[in-house]
Amino acid sequence: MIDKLYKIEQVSNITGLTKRAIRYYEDLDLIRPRRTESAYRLYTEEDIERIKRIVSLKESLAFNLAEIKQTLELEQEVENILFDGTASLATINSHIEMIRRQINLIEEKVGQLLATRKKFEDLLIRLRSLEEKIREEEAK
Amino acid sequence: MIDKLYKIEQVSNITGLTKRAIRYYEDLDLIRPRRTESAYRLYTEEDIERIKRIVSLKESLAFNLAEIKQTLELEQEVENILFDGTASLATINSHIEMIRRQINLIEEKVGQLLATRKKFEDLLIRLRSLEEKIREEEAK
DNA sequence: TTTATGCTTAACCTTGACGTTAATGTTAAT
DNA sequence: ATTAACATTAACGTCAAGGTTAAGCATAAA
Repeated sequence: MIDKLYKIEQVSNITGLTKRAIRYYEDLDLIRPRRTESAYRLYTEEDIERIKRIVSLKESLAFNLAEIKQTLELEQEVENILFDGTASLATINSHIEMIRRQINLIEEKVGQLLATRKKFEDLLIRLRSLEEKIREEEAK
Repeated sequence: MIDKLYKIEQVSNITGLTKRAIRYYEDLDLIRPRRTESAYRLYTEEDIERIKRIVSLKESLAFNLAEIKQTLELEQEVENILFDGTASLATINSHIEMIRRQINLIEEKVGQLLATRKKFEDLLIRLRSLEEKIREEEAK
């Protein structure tokens, strides 16, 4: 399997991005696929990995104001339920469910961020040992 | 200190948001300050806490494409340095510094997210005990 | 009392991150 | 050989999240 190449629609299916988004990332110089003679974009596995990282970095984030509003509203509702204490089991259970979903969402984001952090920590360790090596060489 | 009230500029200074942003959040119904007779907005401490939570929820996220690009570029540069192994100490140290900054940034975001998760976990626990209480009462 | 500063609404402007459409070229299958 | 299903660029549209400007009240200090 040496260097299989993909066209944009395949890449779109693999990554979940639209073709428009993929081309847009190229405009921003985030990726640089090669081209066929007739100018079709061709993506390597590496390109695709890179796109997946972009997606993951984006997803680890995004909470827009509408989502923030929902989050705050959910909190408020639950506090009201706890305060007056007379809610039905159905109401309570549906709110338990909603909170669980929020927590899962947060957990996912945290996971993405920790993966990114790990990447950088690895690089940091390797850079430090390179630094030491060079320092030793200079000492000679 | 019973219920001190703040005008919008003070709130802007306290929260770091522009007045425009604060008014915009009101348009979106994220906050509802009271008004003076001459229609000046008046914010309670509670309002301000709420605004701070909004800011924190927003910040815990946001990585735009430009930032993603920088991140990927930094990674690439470091990998090149590690690969050819002949960089100067100055180069290495400056890259160590940049990576450290990235890690700190990620750490901050993770911190925000974990604080939010804790809020929800507390609510979840309290909801569950309310549920049990109600279940017991219904059993009678 | 004037002046500076701050507040209000309203309306238009901007930027990022794409969506959509149009006009046209390429390739694969029948 | 034609058609269907892909691809290309270019250009305009859209939506969120504000920025900016204008025109006019409100209020505090000199």
